[in-house]
Amino acid sequence: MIKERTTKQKTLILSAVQGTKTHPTAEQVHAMITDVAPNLSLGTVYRNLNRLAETGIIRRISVINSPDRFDGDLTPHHHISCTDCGKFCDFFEINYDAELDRVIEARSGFSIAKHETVFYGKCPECKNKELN
Amino acid sequence: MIKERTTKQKTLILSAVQGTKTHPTAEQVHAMITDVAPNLSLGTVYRNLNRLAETGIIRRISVINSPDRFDGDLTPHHHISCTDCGKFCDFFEINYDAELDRVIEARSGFSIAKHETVFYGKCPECKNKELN
DNA sequence: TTATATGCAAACCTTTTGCGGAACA
DNA sequence: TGTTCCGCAAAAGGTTTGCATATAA
Repeated sequence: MIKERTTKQKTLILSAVQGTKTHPTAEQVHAMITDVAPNLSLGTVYRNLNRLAETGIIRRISVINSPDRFDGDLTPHHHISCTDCGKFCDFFEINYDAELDRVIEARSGFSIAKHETVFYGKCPECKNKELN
Repeated sequence: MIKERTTKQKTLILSAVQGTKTHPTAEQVHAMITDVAPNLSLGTVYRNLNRLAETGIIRRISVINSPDRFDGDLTPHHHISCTDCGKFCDFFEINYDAELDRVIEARSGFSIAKHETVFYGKCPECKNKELN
């Protein structure tokens, strides 16, 4: 039985992810913390993010043509990715259908822990650039 | 203006993806074809899959902890990924809500081309294994 | 005290890319 | 014949991992 320990690094990493709405990549999390913990290694960031995501304390999101992103907001919501500039943001207004998980579960035989929906398109800025 | 050419490789790659329901990775597509085209390079597979996906002729799907998968079935549908063994399959019975794209578009200012939903959980086999 | 976590660096896996030669149109 | 595409191999991400050391409990 492995006992998890509280370390300075772990605490910093978790609060970095929970304290932002930018859906940072592992490298961005690392950059957010290095002023406070200059020796923090990227490997440690990955190890901790992975553990937090597996435990369900944060979300890990896989995006086409982009490194994985991490989200400390567990409120059910969707994400939008700009296929031009990579901008990545939340979309809350549409109901996330948690019921769906139960329906899929019943019909597929899987036990479903969650689902992730990513919308792909062009952000307003990139749409404008295109016109010029 | 670039004119796209029909090549033996391109044809084989497209029909490999369209002819299976296994959502193959690029490497699997490569393996599916090498008996017919032994010199086919993985780079060529990637180049063609990318182009086909960008054109919208096939779908590219990004999955946590897994290489990207390609799907020749453009019928709107969802996917389920087993977080234990990596099994990846279709789920058709639930309506894919294409209307959602228009709603998100109107409210976010993005122009939305598509959305991808992946359900994560344990497949029946892995659930069983766990009990033993 | 001792098991867990870290830092560092190497390795790994997936994907992209530069280049010279092949082949479609 | 000119331009696009391919094969090859190298390189570029992104992520994981082995090992010796540091540190939480």
